[in-house]
Amino acid sequence: MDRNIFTPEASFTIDELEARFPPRDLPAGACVTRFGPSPTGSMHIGGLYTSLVSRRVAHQSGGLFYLRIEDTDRKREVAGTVELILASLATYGLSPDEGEIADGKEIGQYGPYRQSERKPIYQSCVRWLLEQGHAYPCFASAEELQALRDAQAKHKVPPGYWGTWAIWRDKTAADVDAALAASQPFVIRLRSTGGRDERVTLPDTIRESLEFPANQTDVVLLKADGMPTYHLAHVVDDHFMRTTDVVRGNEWLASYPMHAEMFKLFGWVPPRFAHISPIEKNDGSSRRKLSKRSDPEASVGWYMEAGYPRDAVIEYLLNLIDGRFEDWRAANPGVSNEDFTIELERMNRAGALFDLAKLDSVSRDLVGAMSAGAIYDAALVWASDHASEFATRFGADGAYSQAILDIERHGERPRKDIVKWSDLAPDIGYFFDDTYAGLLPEAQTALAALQPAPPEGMLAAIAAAYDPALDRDQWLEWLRALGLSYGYAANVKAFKAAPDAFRGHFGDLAGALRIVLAARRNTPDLFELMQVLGKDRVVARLGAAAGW
RNA sequence: GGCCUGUUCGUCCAGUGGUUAGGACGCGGCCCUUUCACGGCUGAAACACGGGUUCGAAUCCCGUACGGGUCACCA
Repeated sequence: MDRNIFTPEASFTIDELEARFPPRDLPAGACVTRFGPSPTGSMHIGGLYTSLVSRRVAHQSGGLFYLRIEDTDRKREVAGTVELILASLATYGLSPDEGEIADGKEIGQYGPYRQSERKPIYQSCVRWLLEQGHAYPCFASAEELQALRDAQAKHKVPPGYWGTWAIWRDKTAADVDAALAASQPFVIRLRSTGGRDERVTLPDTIRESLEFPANQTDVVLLKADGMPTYHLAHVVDDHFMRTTDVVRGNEWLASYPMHAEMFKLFGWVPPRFAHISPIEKNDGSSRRKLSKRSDPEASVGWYMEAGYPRDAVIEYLLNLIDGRFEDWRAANPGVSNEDFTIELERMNRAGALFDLAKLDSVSRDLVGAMSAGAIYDAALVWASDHASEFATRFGADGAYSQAILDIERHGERPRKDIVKWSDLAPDIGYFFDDTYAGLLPEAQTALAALQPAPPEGMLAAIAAAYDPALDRDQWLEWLRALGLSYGYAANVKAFKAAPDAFRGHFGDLAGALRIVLAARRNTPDLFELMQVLGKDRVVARLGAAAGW
């Protein structure tokens, strides 16, 4: 059987492997956790969520977090995914301490960290199981397995390769040799020891303890191509990589008894398990897992492209992990979210529904607390990757861009209008002359439709008299007086008291100026806006508009 | 279908036998105001259902309903 499934290198004894991957030298209580994505095309937000939990649990205990690429299914593998995963983790500050870090480069003594390169390790372990009688070869074809399931359905018996249904479980050596001689493809299966009505109680960090029927399935350990299944790879890797805490989605709950059985047969102490609930979304009247297929926001790339600040995504996720994070954040403004302690025991058992509005709110608050310089730096990094045209404009004059961002940002109650970096281009584009030029048609239409229309000569008069040296109060006084001379009441109250006596009120005048200067009605503070635009732009734009 | 698991405002959480069931996001109103955003005040909004146990149940027990997961040579 060795000839067509085992590689010649698969000759380690268990003791040799134990010596090669010794227990880690870490302080007592330190947790070793991992993220084990399979490289099938994209990075799911759930992977980021799991990584965040795992990494924090490890770091806050003085342990480490490693990355293991679970690429045992060559059919599903999509080139470039590992790079994408690495970039996603790096973007959100979740880079692993150990494992693959960049184009094939690894750090750590417990590798290789790609399962496809660990074949000899898995196979050596399977050899041992074979020797112990805990595993056996199975030559059943896909058709035979299907026939098996059909028969089981007919007999109303649980489907699967178990008990007396496990046709190769008790074949004689002669039968095996004959199949081998005929070069039939085969797999290696676990010889399950679970009893018919046996039940097992297994610990779980989040749910305390769980009771299941014992595993009875002779699950496939080694596939016909010699690669391990997830089940075998998980048990072998988490043992030899010395994982202390497996944090994984609760879709693994059902196979937990099987994994527990394998740890037992190997004679290994299993790690602690924390099965976390997936992030879901509403779908009509029911809820379901976020799916990469139909939900763009399921993909980490979506957040990267939109330019959500790193900590916005992280803090939103921390909120899902533990609702008390929000209170902690309110009580500890400005403190790094790394100082917030995660407790697996407190994690919610039910799946959380993804809420973009909440993410936006978290992000808005976070950006609101950032300095103009910090926003500039982060946004420029984002723009150079995702919006090159904007990056050119935005980066051309850093001082000007930062002055734009600083409008209404330096006081007690900073402006909160930026959610994500991709908001920037449409929101502040008008500060840049070339973008402003493109907006002119809209501005002209808006001004023409404006009620009350600005009177003849007023814009030119404002342009002629604008003095950027005035402070805010002086500027207001000046503009109010000028407006009054053109029939604009100084405030709404005066206007409402005698609506027929005025053309409009000061707000109407400010609205007209906004349209002309910014090509839109909604802008930050007009005084600061004009300050930042500078006298030349203000005069030029007002002057041009006088002739529209 | 079997097995596992879950169910407090629309959403995320708090609540571990006695609370007017609390907060946050979102939504509505009012105020502030040169628009927008901010900020302040305020409103609507929940214990899935049915039985127990108990002086008393969102909280403990049992059922029911409805979700989710899983039953692959995918992870």
